[in-house]
Amino acid sequence: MALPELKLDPKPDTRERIVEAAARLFHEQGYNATGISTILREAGVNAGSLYHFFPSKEALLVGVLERYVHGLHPIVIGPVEAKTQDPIERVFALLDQYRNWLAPIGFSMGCPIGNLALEIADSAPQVRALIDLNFQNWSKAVRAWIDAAGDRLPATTNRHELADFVLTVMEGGIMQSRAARTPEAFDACVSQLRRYFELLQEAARRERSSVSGPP
Amino acid sequence: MALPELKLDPKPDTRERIVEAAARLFHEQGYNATGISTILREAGVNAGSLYHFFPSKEALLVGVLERYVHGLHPIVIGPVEAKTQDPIERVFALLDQYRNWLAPIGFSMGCPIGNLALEIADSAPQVRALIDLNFQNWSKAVRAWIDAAGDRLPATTNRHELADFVLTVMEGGIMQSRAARTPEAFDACVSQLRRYFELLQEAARRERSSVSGPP
DNA sequence: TTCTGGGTTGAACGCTCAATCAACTCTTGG
DNA sequence: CCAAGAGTTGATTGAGCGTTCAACCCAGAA
Repeated sequence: MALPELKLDPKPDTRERIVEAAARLFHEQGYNATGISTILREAGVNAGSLYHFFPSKEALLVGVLERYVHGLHPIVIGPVEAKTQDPIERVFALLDQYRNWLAPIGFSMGCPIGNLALEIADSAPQVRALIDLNFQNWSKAVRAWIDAAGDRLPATTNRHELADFVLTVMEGGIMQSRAARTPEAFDACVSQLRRYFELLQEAARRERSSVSGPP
Repeated sequence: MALPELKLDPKPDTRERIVEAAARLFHEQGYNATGISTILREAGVNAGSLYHFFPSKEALLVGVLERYVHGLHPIVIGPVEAKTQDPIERVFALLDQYRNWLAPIGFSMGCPIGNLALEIADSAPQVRALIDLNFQNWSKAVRAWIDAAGDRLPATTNRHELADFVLTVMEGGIMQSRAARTPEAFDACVSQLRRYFELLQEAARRERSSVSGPP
């Protein structure tokens, strides 16, 4: 048999254009506020094509959320780990990267997943599960860095809680900044979180020096 | 002239019923997801009555947000200050009160103002301004407690930032708990925030003992 | 060449939405 | 008793929504 060509961008890929336009519009305007007709216009596609790939608007939302799940490591975590080696600094590199991503558009759009989490909370279980999965994956990545920090944090630290806390502060900070339309609230949160990590590291240092200390 | 009766609940007060129903429904289902017809049914009112008091759905939203502004002290801050005297404990009493308010409904509804903040972000400036005002008033109340804590916190503490941070952690925690449909995320946040405050107080103690310390 | 079926077209459908309005009721002051 | 106006009634409107569908296109297999 002839070698079948590997599918290398075999088409303008209608499905991809739809998901991309939907993701952008859901982020910009929210899920309910975005009409199918707008998605069609932005993607340059007709109604029938959209409904060929997605049986409903909600199924399209599932496609968007799956896209975020798959994009987390290549787009978010990867660049942070490439740029920063120190595990604790990676946490703040993540926050900084997020800030740089949101700043150009004036902090007016918020976190795409966080927004959906609040807007769609009572929707189909599949949607909720995907939102949850997104958060869990973010949390897992941060958790890995915190674990890698080893005894630079106190032994009693609840590392799972701390990882979730980082995420929560990030989401909360974005939300406040969005409401105020200025980055100040976000920056203030990051600054307080840094203070917290500094105090934790100081506590860990005292812990270590008292264990291996005066015999 | 005859003494005019002070207006003591002079009516079933249509306007109040409308605002109350709208507030409840916006909280339960979100602003966009709540139809005028639902508000009418729940308030036991006809369309014309609603539009007699509010020229549009958005004006009704303004009414709801004003209600939250006016309710903050009597309903939220007052009870906390009545129950708890210690200023730092008041912060956690506030978080606890919020938890108790959200718990019965399964953490599925989130913060009424936070939800609106994310859903309506690009709406009329009056709406955004009122959301901002709500957050600022919460922040001011927390700020007052933090100031009252005096030198129990390090002198270098940025108290304004810290007050905002408390709010952010609260909003972020509610949001995560809503996404997960369990109180765990919220509880974890509160626990981490408490740790932060403990570390701050320890640092302040060391600060004081080194100033007034060994001569 | 003919057949097959994934992909596309775009008008049309039923429905819900926020908003309107002419007619009505009730309260109050003179 | 009347006049006036605040408050109420509820059917109606037009716009926009998500969705459907019969017809069509066209690449590749038979």
